[in-house]
Amino acid sequence: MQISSRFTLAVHIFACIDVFKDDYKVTSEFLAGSTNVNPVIVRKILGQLKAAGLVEVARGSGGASIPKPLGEISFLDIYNAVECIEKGELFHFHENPNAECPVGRNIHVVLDDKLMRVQKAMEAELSSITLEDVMRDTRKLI
Amino acid sequence: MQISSRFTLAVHIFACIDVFKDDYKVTSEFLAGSTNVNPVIVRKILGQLKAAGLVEVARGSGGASIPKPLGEISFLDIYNAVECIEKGELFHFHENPNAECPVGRNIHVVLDDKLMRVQKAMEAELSSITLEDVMRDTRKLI
DNA sequence: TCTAGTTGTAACAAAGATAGTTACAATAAA
DNA sequence: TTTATTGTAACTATCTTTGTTACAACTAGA
Repeated sequence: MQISSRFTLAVHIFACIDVFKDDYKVTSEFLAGSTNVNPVIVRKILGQLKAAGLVEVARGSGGASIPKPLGEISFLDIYNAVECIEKGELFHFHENPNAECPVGRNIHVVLDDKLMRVQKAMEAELSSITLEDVMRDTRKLI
Repeated sequence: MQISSRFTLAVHIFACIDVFKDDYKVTSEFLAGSTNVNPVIVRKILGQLKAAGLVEVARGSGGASIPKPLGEISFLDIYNAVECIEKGELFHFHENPNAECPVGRNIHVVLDDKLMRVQKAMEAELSSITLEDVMRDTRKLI
């Protein structure tokens, strides 16, 4: 299963806010135009980012802004904000292995630390990349 | 989104085959009993593992076996076998960013290498764990 | 050769997630 | 007061996952 496009969408939204902040009011309609997704979807994602303290959204008057330095917002922050993973576990375990089987009884405890290692490796890489990196590369191309 | 339980299920199946190989014919029915999932689901996963050359399944007479050393089957091998990810990409990109927007035009190329770094970090950790590790820990507990 | 047990696969259903859409009350600035 | 915008509800369509029944194809052993 793939990680939902909400993640790339959220990064795109941040990039738009930063690039256009001085020249436009960056509304959900504006962002919908750049991302080519429905403005309601944009507002939902903005709501998740706002709940995580990563953006500010002006109710009524409209427009989104980024309340902290780009270098302090990592991909992991964004991932955690938009990718509402159950109990924070990347791997979905099959629910009821048979406890009367010596394998079924132990499979969970045997795998848990190994799956966590994989998840932590992924999260470590996510946290090593920030919006500052994204904007540096974006401005090079614009 | 979580990684499908097919992955933990597949590892469970391997563990069963290895533990019970000398005492039982390990059929899909047998594996369904230990994992507590439907035998057809087990057969589908066995089919994917077989296609990847990770198990052998005896048609007709029944029973699954592992045709190579446990140390040579990594979590990444199993992941790739059962987690049919579109074009091998972990991240789902939003489809049609607006090419007339300087951000929309460049977001894909800016993000691609960064998302690949995350995916590679995860795959590297997956490939560092083998069924040998799983069976060592399992046998300790049995 | 016949039988019993098993695999491979099709067809379908239920549940959950994703993504899109319309609609509208609440809000804030001009 | 008007206008633009946000936040959210309600609904839909599509896709994926998982479960289920059914059955043809297959193999070993009686």
